[in-house]
Amino acid sequence: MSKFFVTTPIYYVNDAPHIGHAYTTILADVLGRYHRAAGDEVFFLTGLDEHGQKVKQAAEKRGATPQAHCDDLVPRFLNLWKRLDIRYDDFVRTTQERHKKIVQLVLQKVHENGDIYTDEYEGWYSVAEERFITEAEYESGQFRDVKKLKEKNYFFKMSKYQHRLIEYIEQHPDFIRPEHRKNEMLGFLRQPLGDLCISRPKARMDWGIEIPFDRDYVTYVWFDALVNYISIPGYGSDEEKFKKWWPADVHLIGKDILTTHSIYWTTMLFSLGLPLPGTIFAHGWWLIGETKMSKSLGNVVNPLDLINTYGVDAVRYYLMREMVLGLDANFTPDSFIKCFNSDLANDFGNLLNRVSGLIQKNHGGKIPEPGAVTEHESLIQMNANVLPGSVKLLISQFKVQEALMETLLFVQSLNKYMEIQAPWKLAKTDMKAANRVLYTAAEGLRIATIMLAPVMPEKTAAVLSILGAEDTKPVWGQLRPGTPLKSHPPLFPRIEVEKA
RNA sequence: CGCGGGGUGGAGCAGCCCGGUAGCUCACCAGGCUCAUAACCUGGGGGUCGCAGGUUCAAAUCCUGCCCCCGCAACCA
Repeated sequence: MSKFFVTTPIYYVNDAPHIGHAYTTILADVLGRYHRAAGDEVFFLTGLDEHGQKVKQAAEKRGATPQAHCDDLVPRFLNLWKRLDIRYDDFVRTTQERHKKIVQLVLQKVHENGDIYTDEYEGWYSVAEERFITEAEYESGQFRDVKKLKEKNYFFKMSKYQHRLIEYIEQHPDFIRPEHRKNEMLGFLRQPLGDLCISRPKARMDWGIEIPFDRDYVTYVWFDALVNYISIPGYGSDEEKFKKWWPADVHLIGKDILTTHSIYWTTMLFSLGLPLPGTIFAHGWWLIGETKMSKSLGNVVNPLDLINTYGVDAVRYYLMREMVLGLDANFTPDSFIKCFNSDLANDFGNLLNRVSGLIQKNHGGKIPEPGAVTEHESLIQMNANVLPGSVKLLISQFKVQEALMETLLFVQSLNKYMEIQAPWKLAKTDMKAANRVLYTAAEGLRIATIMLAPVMPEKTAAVLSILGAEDTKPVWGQLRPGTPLKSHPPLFPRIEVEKA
């Protein structure tokens, strides 16, 4: 038994949660649940990023304080995670005192290490983007609200750690994944690395965490948001807890924030003298049809709509099953329905109906005795006993999609087994054989169900309850003969679409 | 010549590192079964593996050149 510490990014409160947020969070939840099932102790951290200019502006627009504004928006995320069955262990808000004081501690330490200095910068500043833009960007004319600004700010000596970071990435092949993202970062690091501006004068933007050694400034996103990964597991406040959990096993992120994590964050950790996370895993984006999801295109998919239409488990399954690790995936209602019907309705749900229907009809609704097994049953048993190991291995490599395919393959083999053995015929001639087949199918189904539980917690709990097998382990033979089956409606009723 | 990834049956992907019958899921066609959610099972059609050369007994796989698509190049999961 070991520990597993998984994080999602902390999401910016101003965005309404969309399918991308839901995906990352479900992925973290699924990994966490698989690890828990395997006996690991899990810490799953997610949360919200509440500081910054945009929050302040939005609050002012409503005539509210930034804090009140955030407080109002937080439930949108919390409710969605609840609806999505997200079992996080802690939920950080960057405005919480427990986080803010650690951010200040971190700044102080990095400062004492000599990695923070001040510099004056003059350039074009985009109010909309909250950042200085380059001369080339200014000339492109694509930025509105631009003004010339000269400002003193604090900088973090990121450049100091460039060489060390390159070495680290090269020596730890699993540090940045998938591999092409690692190459991307190494490519990025071939150019000289600049230092990182980490402050904002309060005069311009005061909705942030005060810099401990200069009260006229607040710190800016990176030293605020990223630090949540250590502030919450106890850095600077609970050494025992921190020692237990840090370094994180995996930071799950979208590909858009790869640089901030693999370069900014890691150099910050270098400066603090802390070990780096085991893996930074950058997944792809959900494209809507063929195009990127964007507010201006009006094609943002709201996860709540999906849940209302198809159910939580189906949404979780679809998102996990459809996205190949690291690549972009297309979301379309059509692909959702196909996935739902073929995997969940036809293969998995239908197997339950076949098995429970036959046991109901021919065996008085009680799990039959397995009796003496033949080679057919031995083969199923063997595959069932191998499955948990394969799934565990795939999950340790973040190959959730393949783990699901592996499990569904086993479900399909059970349907095939049923077809060949035809227990509905055997029931008329050889009841012992019929018993054996139905026990085997039901037991196989039980194990497949347990393997799917991290992805579909609700429906799999229902199946295990039907089988009278709550709290059983994925080991052959735990289904008890004589247990009465509960009656049930179809698990995943097929989605019928009118053909055009 | 900025760096990197990729181009495999209608769709989405695997295989390429370590050359040797081109595989998976979905869709399509035919048959079987009829326990089940018109679901399940079997068989089948469909691919010059981006293009052109080279190495080799043998290339999707190695080498060279070219074409095309995509990602990254400091704040969208």
